[in-house]
Amino acid sequence: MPVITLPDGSMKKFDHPVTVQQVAESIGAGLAKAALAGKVGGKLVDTSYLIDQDSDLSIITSKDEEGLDVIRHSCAHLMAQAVQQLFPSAQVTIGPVIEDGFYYDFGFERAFTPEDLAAIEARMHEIVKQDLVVHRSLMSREDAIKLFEKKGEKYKVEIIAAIPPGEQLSFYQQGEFIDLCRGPHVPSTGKFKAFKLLKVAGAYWRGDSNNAMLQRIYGTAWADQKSLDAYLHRLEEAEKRDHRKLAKKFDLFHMQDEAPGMVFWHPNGWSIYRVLEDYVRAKLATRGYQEIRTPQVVGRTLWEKSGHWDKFRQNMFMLEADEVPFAVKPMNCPCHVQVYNQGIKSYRDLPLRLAEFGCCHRYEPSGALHGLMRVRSFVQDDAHIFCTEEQIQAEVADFIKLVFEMYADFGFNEVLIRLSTRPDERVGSDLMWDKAENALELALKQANLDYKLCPKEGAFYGPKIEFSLKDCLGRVWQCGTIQVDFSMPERLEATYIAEDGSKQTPVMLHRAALGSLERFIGILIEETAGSFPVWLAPIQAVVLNITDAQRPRCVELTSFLQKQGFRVLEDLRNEKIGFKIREHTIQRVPYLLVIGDREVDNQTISVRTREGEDLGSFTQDEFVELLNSQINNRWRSEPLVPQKKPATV
RNA sequence: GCCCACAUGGCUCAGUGGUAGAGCACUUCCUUGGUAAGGAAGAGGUCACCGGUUCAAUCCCGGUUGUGGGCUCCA
Repeated sequence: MPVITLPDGSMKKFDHPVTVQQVAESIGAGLAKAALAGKVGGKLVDTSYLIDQDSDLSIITSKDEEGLDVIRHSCAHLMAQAVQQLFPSAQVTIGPVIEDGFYYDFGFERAFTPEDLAAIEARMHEIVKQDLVVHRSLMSREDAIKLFEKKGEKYKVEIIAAIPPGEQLSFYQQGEFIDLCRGPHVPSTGKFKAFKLLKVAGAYWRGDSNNAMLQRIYGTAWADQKSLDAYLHRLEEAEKRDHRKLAKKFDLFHMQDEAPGMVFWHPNGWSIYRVLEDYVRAKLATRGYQEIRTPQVVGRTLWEKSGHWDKFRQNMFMLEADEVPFAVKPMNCPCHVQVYNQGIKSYRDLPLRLAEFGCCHRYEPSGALHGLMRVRSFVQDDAHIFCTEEQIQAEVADFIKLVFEMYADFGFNEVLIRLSTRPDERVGSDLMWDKAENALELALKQANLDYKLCPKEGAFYGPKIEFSLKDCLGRVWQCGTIQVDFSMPERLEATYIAEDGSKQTPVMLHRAALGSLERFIGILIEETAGSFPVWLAPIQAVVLNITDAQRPRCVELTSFLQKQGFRVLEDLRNEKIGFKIREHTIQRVPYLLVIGDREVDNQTISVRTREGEDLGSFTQDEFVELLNSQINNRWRSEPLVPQKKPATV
C-alpha cells in the first residue's frame, strides 16, 4: 500500500502498487500527458515503473533538466531506428546524451551524406507520428547475445558480452527496434516535439584509433520548437565569434600553407601578444621569479638524457647540422635545468623560480591543429620552480592563487580544473608518483576547489593539475598547468647542498599560468568577440577630424596621447564623420575622439565609445585620466626585480 | 594520423565542360560633410598545387597540400 510523497510535500495513498504514469494521472490530465519519466527516491525511472512501497516521487517533464536528457537519449534511439529502417545493414553501437543533444555511432559500409541525414530526419518525424509505445524488458545475457547475434549486430554483442555477469540487462523496444539501454526513456515516440540532426563525423569504435571507424551522427533535441530555434540561433551567434574569423576582421594574424600550425602575427595581434607578455612579467615580478632565455635548438644528447627522445620523439622537429643531430625544443624544462645546474646551489637558494616566455615547437598530428588553440609553434608563459619536497605544498598553493588572480583579470570566471595522474608511459618510480600525486591533490583540497580526477592523463614525468577555459562553442582547452616532477632533476643531475652539507636532488615544478599565449589569445578573442578591454585593445582610441581644417590639432592630440604611452591612431581621411565612426566602431576601438572646429576652439575632445555612447566633452588631461582608470595600470610592466638574494645562475 | 566536407580577386560569396562575376575593400577624381556607409570612374583572378579524361577543364576523375567538423592524440 504505497504512500507517495510529491515534491510539494503532499502525499498520496494508494491501496495497490501504481506506476509513475498512474500517479501522474491521479494528479491531472495535463501532467499525465507531459510525463516523460519519474524520479523515485532520487533515481530516474520510466513512467511505466511500478511503485510498490512508500516513496518520494517527482514527475519528470520536458521542463526539467533530467526530462531534456530523457528526450535526448530517447531521440538517439529514435534516430537509430530510423537509420536501421532506411539502411538495414547499419549496425548499432552506442548513443549517449551530450551537452545540448546526443549522438549515435553506427557501423556502416560508407559515410552518411547530408542527403542521408535529411532522409533520416524525415523518417524520424514519421516514427514520431506513429506514436509507438516504448517497452522496457529484461533479458539474460545469453538471450541478449543470441538475439543480437541473430540480428548480425556484432558491436552490440561485444558490448553485452563486456557487461559483468549478474548485472541486470534492460532493453527498450519501439516497433521493430530494440536496443540495450539503462533508460529511462520517453513512454512513446509521440513525445518528441523538436529535434534536428546536425552533422556526421567519423569516430573510432570504443574510442580506440586501432579500431574501425564508425559513422557518428550528432543531433540536438529540445522541449519545443522555440527552444530548438533559440539553440540553433545561439550556435550561429557563437560561430560568429570564432577567433579565426575575427582574426581576419580585426587583422590580428594569419596562417598559410607553408607553415601549418604556425602564426604570422600582424601588428594588431602582436600588440595584444606584447601586452600579455608585459602583464605576465609584472605578475611574476612580485612573486619571486627570474626571467631567462634558453636556446631554440638543442642537441639530441640532452633530449636523450631528459627522456624526451624516448617518450616524445615523434612529436619533435628534428634537424641536423655538421652531422650532429639536433631537435627544436618541444619543451623548456631540460634547458631550465641547464641554467639551474650552472654553479652550486644551496638549500638557501630554494625555491628557485626560473621563468621564460619559452617558444616551443611540437609536431602535432595534422588533424589536431585548430586555429590558435592547437598550433605547432607556441610560446608558454613557462616557469620551473626548483624546491625541496617540503616546499611543494606552498608553491603549488601559491600558484593556484596566482592562476585564479590572473584569469579574473581577464574576466574568466569559469575555470575547469583537472587532476591528471600517472600514465602508462612514464618515467620515475611508483613511490615518486605517489608523493607527487598526493602533493597536488592536497593542494587542491586545501584550496577548496572542485576538480575532476583524470587517471592516466598525466605527463610522462609527473602528474599535473590543469586549468582549462572554454571557447565560443564550449570546447574545453587546457591553459594553465602545474606539474610535480621528481624524476627530471635526477636524470639531468640537478642538485643542491642541504643544511647538513649533503648533496640532494631538488623537486621541479613545471608551471604555466596562461599556458600558451597563442591559445590564451584565441580564447580571449572569442570571449570578448573582439571588444578587447581597453588595456588589451590594439588601438585604444582614434582621433577623427571632421574637415581638413582640424588636421593640425588632430596630429597634435594623437602625438600627445602616444607620448603618454597610449595606443592611439589618427584618421584624417577625407571621409564623412559618420563613415569614420562606423568603421572604427566596427573595429571595436574603445574610444572615438571627434575633433571639429568647436573642439579646436575650446581645446576639448568629444568622446564616443564603441558602444555608441556619447561621453561628452573632455579636456586632454581628463581623457588621459579616463584611459588610465580603464587600464588600471595592469598593462604597465613593473621592473623585474628578484625578490630574494639573487642566486648564482 | 583516421572519417567526411571544402579550396574562385584583399574580404564575403555567386557561377559555368568553351580560360569568370557581385558586394565590400583598393586607386583616381568630385565632394569639406558633426557621431554607424556622399557620388563617379578605374584597376585587380594562371578559379590551391600536380597529373589524367576531353577538340576544349575553374567545372569531370585521381593524387598532393591546406582548411573546417569530428575521432584519436595533446608533455
